[in-house]
Amino acid sequence: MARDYNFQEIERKWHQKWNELHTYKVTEDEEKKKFYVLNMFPYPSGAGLHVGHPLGYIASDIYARYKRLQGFNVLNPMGYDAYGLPAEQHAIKTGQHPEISTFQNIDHYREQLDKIGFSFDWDREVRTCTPDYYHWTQWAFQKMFGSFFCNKEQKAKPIEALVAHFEKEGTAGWDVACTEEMQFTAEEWNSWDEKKQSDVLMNYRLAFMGETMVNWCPQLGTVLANDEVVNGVSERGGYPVEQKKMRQWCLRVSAYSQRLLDGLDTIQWSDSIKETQKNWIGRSEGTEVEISVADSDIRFTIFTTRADTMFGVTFFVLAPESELVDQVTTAGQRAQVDEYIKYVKSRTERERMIDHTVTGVFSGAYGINPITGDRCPIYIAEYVLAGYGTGAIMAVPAHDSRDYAFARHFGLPVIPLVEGADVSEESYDAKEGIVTNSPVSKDKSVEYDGETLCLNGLSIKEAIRETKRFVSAHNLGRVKVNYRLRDAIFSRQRYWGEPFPVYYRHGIPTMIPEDCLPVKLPEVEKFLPTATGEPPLGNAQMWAWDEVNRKVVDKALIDDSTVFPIELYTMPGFAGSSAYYLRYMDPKNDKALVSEKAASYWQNVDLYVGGSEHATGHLIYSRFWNKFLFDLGISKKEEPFQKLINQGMIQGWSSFVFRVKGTQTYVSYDLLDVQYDDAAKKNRFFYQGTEADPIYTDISTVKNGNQLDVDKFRAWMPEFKEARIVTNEAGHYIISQAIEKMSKSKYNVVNPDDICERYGADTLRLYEMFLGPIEQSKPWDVAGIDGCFRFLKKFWTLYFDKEGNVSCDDSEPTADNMKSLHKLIRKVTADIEAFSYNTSVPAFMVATTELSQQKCRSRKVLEPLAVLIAPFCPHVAEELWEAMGHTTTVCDATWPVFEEKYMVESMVKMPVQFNGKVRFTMTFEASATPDAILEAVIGAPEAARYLEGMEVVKKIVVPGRIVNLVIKPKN
RNA sequence: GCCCUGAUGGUGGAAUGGUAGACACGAGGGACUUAAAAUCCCUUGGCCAUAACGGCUGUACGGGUUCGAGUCCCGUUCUGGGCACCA
Repeated sequence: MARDYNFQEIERKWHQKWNELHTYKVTEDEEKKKFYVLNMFPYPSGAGLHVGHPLGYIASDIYARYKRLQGFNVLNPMGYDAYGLPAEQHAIKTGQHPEISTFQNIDHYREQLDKIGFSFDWDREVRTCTPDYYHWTQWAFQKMFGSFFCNKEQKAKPIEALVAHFEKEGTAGWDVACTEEMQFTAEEWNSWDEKKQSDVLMNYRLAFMGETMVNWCPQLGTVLANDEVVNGVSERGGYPVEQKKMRQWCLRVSAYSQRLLDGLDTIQWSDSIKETQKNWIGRSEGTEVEISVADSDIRFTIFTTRADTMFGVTFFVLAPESELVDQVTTAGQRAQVDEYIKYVKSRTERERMIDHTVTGVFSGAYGINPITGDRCPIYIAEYVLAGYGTGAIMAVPAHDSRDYAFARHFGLPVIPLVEGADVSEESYDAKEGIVTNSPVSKDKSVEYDGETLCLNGLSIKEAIRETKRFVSAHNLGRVKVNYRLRDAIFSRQRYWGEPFPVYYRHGIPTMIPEDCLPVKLPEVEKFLPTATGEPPLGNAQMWAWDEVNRKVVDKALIDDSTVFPIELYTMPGFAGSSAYYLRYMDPKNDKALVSEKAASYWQNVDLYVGGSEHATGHLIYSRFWNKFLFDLGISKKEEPFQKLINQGMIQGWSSFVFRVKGTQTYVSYDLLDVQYDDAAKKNRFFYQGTEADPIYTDISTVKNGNQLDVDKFRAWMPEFKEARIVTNEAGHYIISQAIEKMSKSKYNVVNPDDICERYGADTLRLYEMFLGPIEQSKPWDVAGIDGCFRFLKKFWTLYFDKEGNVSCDDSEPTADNMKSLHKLIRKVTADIEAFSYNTSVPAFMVATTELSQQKCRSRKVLEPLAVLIAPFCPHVAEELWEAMGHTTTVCDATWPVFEEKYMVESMVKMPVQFNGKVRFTMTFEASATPDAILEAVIGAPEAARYLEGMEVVKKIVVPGRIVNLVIKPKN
């Protein structure tokens, strides 16, 4: 009976077996070392998986399988990030509950994933939208609500400790992360009523309700976090975003700025992601200086990183949103200031980002420079941001380009402070040079305690240090570290998200008792905001949610006869994805997020695989969330993800046909005139003078690379059925192509199911890895897949003879066999460790060819070989493993260990295809001369085998390493 | 503007400072076949040359270090990504 590589049968068989045997089920095992592999869980979209999705899953699956073969207890779970906007919008459109469509999509995803043969432990699956999961999202939120951050210890602590401190000492003597600096005494605190105390505590809680400027997106009807706004428009949908002051739930992520920054040094992430996060956190060390407003007792604080330029200040600027604006504005300037504020408010965030023209207005007031004693005008201008530093700056036009532009526009003086700096055309922003004019003359520097500041002759860096010292010593200000990182806005005005476990008792936000969690998402009839503008949850029959929630309400309101309103906001997308890796450790626990035992065993994720687009979103929030849980003792490691690999995107080939405007005529691309439109920055196409529009056509309608399959095109959509097709002279219709992100709307999606159908999952897995470095984005190109398929067929034949019988035997392997095998072991092991799977694939191909030529039959070679390929092509490996007589699965085999001795024994490396060239590799003393090396190699018995009857026509010696002999038969 | 990546054949991409272009795709040629498919073999960076041997050149560009540079250093030009009136 001939035994072909029948992948369909093999894959079906092993999927079933793995299921029956629970091959991938994992439990805590103290005897074994743990290894935690994790993929960023997918959002189950209606479009299903395309070939880009599995790229990361395959890479991590290879690693997980490899680690398992090395004897580790590997946790490799999968789940779904099930809350999201598309499901909600689908619900609004169709009226179908988002849960229904989400679960359908999940089923479809699961079906597709199962075909590819992953080693996921599906018993641990999580879905963020199920109550038993979001129970712990709500719980964590409540814990954050009940915590504050101690700056000194850099740690979260229970809010009760802070309250106790307030009761005894007020704000004195405790440095705590807060929204704004507050000062009050114990007497004041104790005199306040519950509402006032609650409001004050919001200033300190890690999850708090704050009146903040938020990114409001009218079209989506919700607020957005900073990372959800890209170029001034919403990331989803691309709608305009405006700034609006609203009361929202926030997470005090900024409290953890320094720890988030420091932690980056302890994890193995790519430099680019670390850099992105560093930028996002945006630490800057500077100085705060107190400025008093002339002829008043108003004082304000400015922040600068260039304390050395105090002598060059010629004006001050306040952000338009600053509370000081109102205070300092003089009666004479009031009207102009009001008008300017009105103008600023009318501008959207996007306009402000794109348009950098200089605007501003004089407030009428003057500030006193404490160093020089100069009176400098105070301006109000939108180039100063309220949210950063103190919302007020000192302007040094000579050494800051923005200040320079402003000074030139308003005719303000420019005082250069660096030797040789030419500021006639532009400012000198560089932090290099020798300071001068600081002060210009002795009387230009104010004396404090008998000391005046003089920076002349110092380098800029020295001058900054000296000014900091001076300012601190004489109490004019303080050294201060600022972070760009903002607190995360945590509420959304949507339906399809986690409900907040919060109700309002006499207007005070109050947590629903912990033992009543989870608060379930109520049913609503409509998924849109209510008529009164409340979020969609306002449509719910308030207290008629379900039995559990009635219990919640009963219990929460036990002392009251009134019914209190419950929070109508829901949590944002990142809520459910922030701690899911902990839940996988113990997914069915209904007593805790994760048990002490499971958390202690699994610790944190060793290898995390996902896209780099989450650098400033999920990957920041998750780190924050984990650090908080670490402070609570729940999470056992400060950092959640030890190593991170960012897989690139697989792009699709978009194909275009060209329809002549206003007709049903489609013209071949090569018959068109292409003109570049400068204004629109794109190409325009013309056919006999009439413009033709490019129209997406499905990739399935493309044949021979760039031709349209007219029959398929007509059949694809009804509107093309009667199309008039204009082909070129050869009778072909040429399409135009572009490489773009895979998307349903671009009709360029390649579905992994089709590949599995045609070539099998093993070929798909191998090919996706072969496509190129894992971290790189690359277009999908089916052309190369045949090569991988051919390889697998060839690999298969190593194990079977022509009659289809298993051909391996117990013979002793030759030196060449062992060398080929161990070369492969070394290469594949190193590649997997380094995540450069793409270079392992060729190594397999070479080894297969070599062993095939050597007619290797020894099971001492073929068995380890099957183990080596198991992480990549598990189905083939299992089948071969079984064929060789094993009763256990290949998953329980042992990863072969490379042994140097096999390389030495067979020193002569014989190219498979002998092109008159032999290469010898030996290690020599560094001092060995080329001649000595040559002599040693030619004299070696291994070489003699190849040199017999041959004549050496050329010798190439590379010192220390390689000897090449070009030989030909002696005539 | 600042920060981070990268630049190698027709294509994807290999090369601990040591034969540049592994492996694959594509292309060309051949074998088998009535034919097709499948399979197998050969050639394939460029230029020059040949009956044959061969020679020169070559990793974005310009320098440098080294016995030796795709790799290390300096400068330049582009590609991709991040941040951006952040003081």
